[in-house]
Amino acid sequence: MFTGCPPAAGPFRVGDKWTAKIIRCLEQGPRRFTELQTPLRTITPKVLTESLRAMERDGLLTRTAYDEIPPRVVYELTDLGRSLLEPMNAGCEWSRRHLAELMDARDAWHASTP
Amino acid sequence: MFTGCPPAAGPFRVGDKWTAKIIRCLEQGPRRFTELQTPLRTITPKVLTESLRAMERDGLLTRTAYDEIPPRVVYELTDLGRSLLEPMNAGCEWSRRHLAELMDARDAWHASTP
DNA sequence: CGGGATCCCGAAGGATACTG
DNA sequence: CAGTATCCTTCGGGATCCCG
Repeated sequence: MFTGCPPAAGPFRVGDKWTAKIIRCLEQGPRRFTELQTPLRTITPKVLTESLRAMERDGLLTRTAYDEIPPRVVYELTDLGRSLLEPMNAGCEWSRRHLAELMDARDAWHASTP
Repeated sequence: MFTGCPPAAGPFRVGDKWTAKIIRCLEQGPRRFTELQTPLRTITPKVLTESLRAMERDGLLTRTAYDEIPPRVVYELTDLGRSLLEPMNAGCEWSRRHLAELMDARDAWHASTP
């Protein structure tokens, strides 16, 4: 996952802390709750739920609950959510090209102020 | 200022809360401390200083202090800082095209859950 | 399995006042 | 003018436990 896209150390964010990562997880197709939780290793169920609800409200994804036991819930990007990939990729592209410069500047500053 | 670029209600952020706005303020050329403070009406000197220092560390802008009385300090984007305008504009473009959909979805959700 | 309910903490950042 | 210094509030998000 996230291959070819520099880490979150870059200066870009979409919405809250997790929105962009969730979109990346859903980029390849629908995912279940735990299928999202696993790659986002450090996220708690509460926060994941909150993020998903917010994104559902904003029309970025759909939530489909099947009335089964055990329960099954599937999240999928809407066209609107998918359209966010374009500007997100612009951000990733910037990071690929310029993140090293930013890190260098940061290091140089650290070196000059002991 | 900010003309043609939808408000911060959009889901995009660059770095912290103020970074993107500061870049927009500096887009047209160098600005002094108070020239930044004025259009960002609600920012306090402390927070503006912190943001500017962080951006200086990251090589996004330069700080030039003239030894005069009264003091004069000028902030100016570096090439690196200016390069951020490209992905920022991609985000603005997304907002221009899709923000209405997002707001509509949000309104529809509010209407369906009283 | 997919959450909901509670409690809690640290850091961002706002308010206010003061200064070289 | 361009900040510093202090204090204080907010709140995103983590930990934990529980449930249908």
